[in-house]
Amino acid sequence: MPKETFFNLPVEKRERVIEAAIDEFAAHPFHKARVTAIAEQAGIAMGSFYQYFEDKKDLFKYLIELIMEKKLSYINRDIVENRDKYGFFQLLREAYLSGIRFAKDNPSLVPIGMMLASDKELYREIYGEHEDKGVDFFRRLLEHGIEQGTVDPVIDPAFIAKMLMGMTYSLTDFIIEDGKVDLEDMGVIDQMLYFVENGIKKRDN
Amino acid sequence: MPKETFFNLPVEKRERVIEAAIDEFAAHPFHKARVTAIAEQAGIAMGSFYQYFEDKKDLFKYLIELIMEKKLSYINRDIVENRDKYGFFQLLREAYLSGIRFAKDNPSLVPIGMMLASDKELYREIYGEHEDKGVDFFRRLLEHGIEQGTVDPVIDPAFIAKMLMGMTYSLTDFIIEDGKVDLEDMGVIDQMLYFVENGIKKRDN
Amino acid sequence: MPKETFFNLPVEKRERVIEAAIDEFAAHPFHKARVTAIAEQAGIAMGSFYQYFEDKKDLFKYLIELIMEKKLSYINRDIVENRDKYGFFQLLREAYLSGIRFAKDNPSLVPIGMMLASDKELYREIYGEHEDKGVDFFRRLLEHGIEQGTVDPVIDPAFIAKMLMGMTYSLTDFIIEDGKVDLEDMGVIDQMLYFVENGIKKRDN
Amino acid sequence: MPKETFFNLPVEKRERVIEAAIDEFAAHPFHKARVTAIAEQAGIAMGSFYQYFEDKKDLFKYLIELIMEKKLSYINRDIVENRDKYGFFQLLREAYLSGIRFAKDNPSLVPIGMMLASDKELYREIYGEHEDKGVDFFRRLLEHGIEQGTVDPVIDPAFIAKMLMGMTYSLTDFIIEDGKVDLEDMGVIDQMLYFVENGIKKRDN
DNA sequence: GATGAATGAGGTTTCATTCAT
DNA sequence: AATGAATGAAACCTCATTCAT
Repeated sequence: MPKETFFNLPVEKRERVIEAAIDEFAAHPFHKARVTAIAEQAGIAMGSFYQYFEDKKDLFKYLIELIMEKKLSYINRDIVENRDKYGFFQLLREAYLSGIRFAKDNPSLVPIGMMLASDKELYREIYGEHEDKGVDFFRRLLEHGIEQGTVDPVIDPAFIAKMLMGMTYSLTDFIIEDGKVDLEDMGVIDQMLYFVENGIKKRDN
Repeated sequence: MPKETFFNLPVEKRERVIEAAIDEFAAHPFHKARVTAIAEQAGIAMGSFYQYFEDKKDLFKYLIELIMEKKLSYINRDIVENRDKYGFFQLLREAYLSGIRFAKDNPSLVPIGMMLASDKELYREIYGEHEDKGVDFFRRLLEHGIEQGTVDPVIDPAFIAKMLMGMTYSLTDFIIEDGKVDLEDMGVIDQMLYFVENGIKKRDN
Repeated sequence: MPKETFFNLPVEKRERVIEAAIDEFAAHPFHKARVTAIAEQAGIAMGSFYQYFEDKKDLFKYLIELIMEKKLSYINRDIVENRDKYGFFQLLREAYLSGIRFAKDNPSLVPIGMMLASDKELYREIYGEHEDKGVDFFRRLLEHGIEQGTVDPVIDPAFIAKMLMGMTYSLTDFIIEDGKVDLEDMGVIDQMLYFVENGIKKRDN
Repeated sequence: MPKETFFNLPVEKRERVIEAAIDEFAAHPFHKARVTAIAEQAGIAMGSFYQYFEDKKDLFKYLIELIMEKKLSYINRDIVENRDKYGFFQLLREAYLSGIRFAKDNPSLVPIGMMLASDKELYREIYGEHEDKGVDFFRRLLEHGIEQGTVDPVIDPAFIAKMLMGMTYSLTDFIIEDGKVDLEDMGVIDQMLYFVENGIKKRDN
């Protein structure tokens, strides 16, 4: 967690630091990202950096938090609050939609999350032994869907959740690497849902 | 590519080096992996390392090659050679099966591949601008399936291939982190296929 | 060019670094001179060195610059500014005189210049393909002398300039290795001039 | 001094080694010249190198010896043997001539000599505290000339010898860097002699 | 609180030389 | 005698972090 000093900073400066950090971590894996580069780009002194943050990891942790927060903010509030009124696939659609919107608006945040996901050592240092939050989210969604009777009860929610997570990573990756996808053209999302829906929906026979 | 020296080494020593390298790269991302640690664990002098390899990246590249090779070796020869006799989902099943077998036999190799996948900078240095080979493989499989009439022609092979790749990463990850999956219990694979098959198979109506 | 940091240093420290560098480069050719030794002798940490200079070559370049500057400072300003009032041999005498004074005051700087002159690879890295400045200087002096009518027009200025340069190296070398020459005893200079003057002056018949 | 083994080598091989060494030392200053490169280019094993020579310096010393020898071989035998029949300037002319011929025939040997001359540390390790042989040679020639009455007795032979040596370095340098000089066109030598002769010849008044 | 220099551990790489076959 | 791998001591350089003002 950043030190108090950081939060006492004028917003404008705070944002410069965050942005610089994002740029650096988006471009390089954690251990190659340089604190110096961040300070430089943010226009603050090296010493200041350590007045704001415990160390490099501290900043990184905070960044991850921010990213999560931002990601959540993309989810339709109404849906979150009235979760029960919606069917599983509608919820899933919404989840994907928000994911895509997020990725399109914040292309540089995506690789940071990816990189954390792939550096288990770092991940553990940050999250301890907690399960992946995304997987967890999908698992609960699936369980909910099974209860509702929209998802095939035959499937193992934990496992399928993991699959959905993997697809999500690929999806966002696809979005940001492939400039042409845009919100108007919802083909991608529809294909995704078509796939998943056919894949796990409850069939009546 | 390692230098000749390396290939002239007694097999036993060569293996010690490779193993040490695998251990190091499995435990740490590329830039945190230490050449010194590898040399030490392999029981060779620092200088020797550089008699075998151009540099750290050279070893890493070679490792990736070995991993790919090994992975391929898990694929049922018969299937590869008589690809046309099998339906898409049979082929897919085989692909997943081999992937699982590989992951179970070589749990430490998996994270190395993951890590490469997530460090784009490194990836490009190694593969240039080539597309991900795994995605490519799935894409061709899908196109083949569409031609055969077993895969729904509505889908975009490039996109779905990407999804399948993401699922594969998650699948292998699932396997190695979750000790309990074993080959006898093929539940995981079956679920996976159930999901995918329902998801994209050609329907007659 | 050293970094800003270096120029912000307290003079006393800056000088310690420069002196240490001079000692090291005077004692060893470029590739044998050790950054560590310089840092040690200057009483700074290794890391600091790289906060001041890009790398070893950067420091060396700067050193050469300093040496050139210092050498120039030995030249009688009056003469430089009123060049036309003096005859060629007077100018030459002045050039030699200043060279000697410089060499006597800074015996350790001389070998550094020499060493650069003899390492063509290094020289090119530092100066590019430029011609030797010293030779150039002599050439212009000679051309001037020919125009003035004091230098024999028969000679090839480019070639003789090269010879004068060689003599200059030897001269300075002679001075520093042979402790006994001193300014009071101007015999050396006089011999030199006697030689050169007789050698190339314009004769009337 | 190379070991016996070296001299027992088939001439052809011996020459390959020498040539490789020349190439390497001509291209790089002593401490940057690599034994490995020499062995490689000569087509011998690293181990063999150390069967032939004590170490890098041993080879280098030997090389210098060879170069000296070769240089001497360019001097007109007749002149050496009947030194007394020739006047000083004739001898000097001959010395320069042979120097030029040598430089033109062996352009790669010249920089090796230069480099030695400029690395005092190395020089001392090789020659001990002995005076420069070239300077010595010129000094004796000058003394001889004074006795003969052809050289102005006013000059200090030791000093002028040093100057002549410096000019010689520059001369050879001029020759090898400037492709166009050739033996037919003896202009260079003539200028040189014109310069020196006028410079120090005994005048009758 | 801000600054930016200072620190030094640590990492990669090079290469002369030795060793074992 | 020939080979070529083995060795390990340096060397250079980087960078997170601390310090002093």
